Amino acid sequence: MPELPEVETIKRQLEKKMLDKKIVNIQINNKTVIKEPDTESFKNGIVGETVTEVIRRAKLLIIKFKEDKFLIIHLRISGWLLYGKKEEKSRVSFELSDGNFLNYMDQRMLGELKLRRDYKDLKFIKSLGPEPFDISLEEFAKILKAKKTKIKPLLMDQTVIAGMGNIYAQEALFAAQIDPTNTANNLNQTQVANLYKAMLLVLNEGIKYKGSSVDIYRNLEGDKGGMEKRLKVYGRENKPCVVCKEPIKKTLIGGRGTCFCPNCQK
DNA sequence: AATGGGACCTGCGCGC
DNA sequence: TGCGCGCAGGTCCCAT
Repeated sequence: MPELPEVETIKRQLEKKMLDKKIVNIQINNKTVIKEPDTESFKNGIVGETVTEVIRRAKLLIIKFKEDKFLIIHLRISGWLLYGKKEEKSRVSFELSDGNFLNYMDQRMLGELKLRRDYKDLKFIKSLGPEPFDISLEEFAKILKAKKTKIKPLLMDQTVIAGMGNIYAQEALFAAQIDPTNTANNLNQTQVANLYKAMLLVLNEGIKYKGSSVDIYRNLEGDKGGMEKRLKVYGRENKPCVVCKEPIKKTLIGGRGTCFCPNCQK
């Protein structure tokens, strides 16, 4: 899915397109993506509402209509949003008062839409760790010291730090020159500091270039991100390392494909 | 506490 | 060409 930089990109675009817009109708093509409440209540609860705020928390998008009314969107793996004309392939289309549509696209239909009176009380939200941009080096170091898990799955653990996924965790570890199979509490002080900086660097770069479009992900305008061309290890198995030219290797860590440079990452 | 497997879904590319 | 398999940016749930 869209990880923090992709979701942040969409969030900023939604602010421009959706603030003060009224939703006048909703077409639901696939009920399975609507998790709460039932589809009729979902539709009736939103039609006639005006968007007052757009929020991102971790990889979640939250559209606020008024006090006690929030649309919570989790794009999971293949979800994305497309603004403009009505799309045939959309799972849900929100018709706006300006004649445009906000289309919820999701090939695999693993994403989730919820309409709730609050979002902060969601079990998933309550379980989230801090945003990467809100955590200090000292706090980061403290967390790593307390964990015996491998560093790569740890970076992807939303209850530890919220927002990174399988792309940016790999990129951060490459930028910090750390082997993804290292145990978190075995990293030395320099490595921890490098990883902290690297994490912020790759996430900021991802936001700057409007995300990575490795597969079908597109931003709100239907455009691909610019970050996938800048990825140094993700999806680059057997290609030369951008630093040392040795071939990038791919391995499985915690069930997830992981690319790294065996020469640069120690 | 940490790890592994399967589940949820669809669709793509690959080897045979 | 056709088919089966593995794999895909996420998360949850269960078992060990």
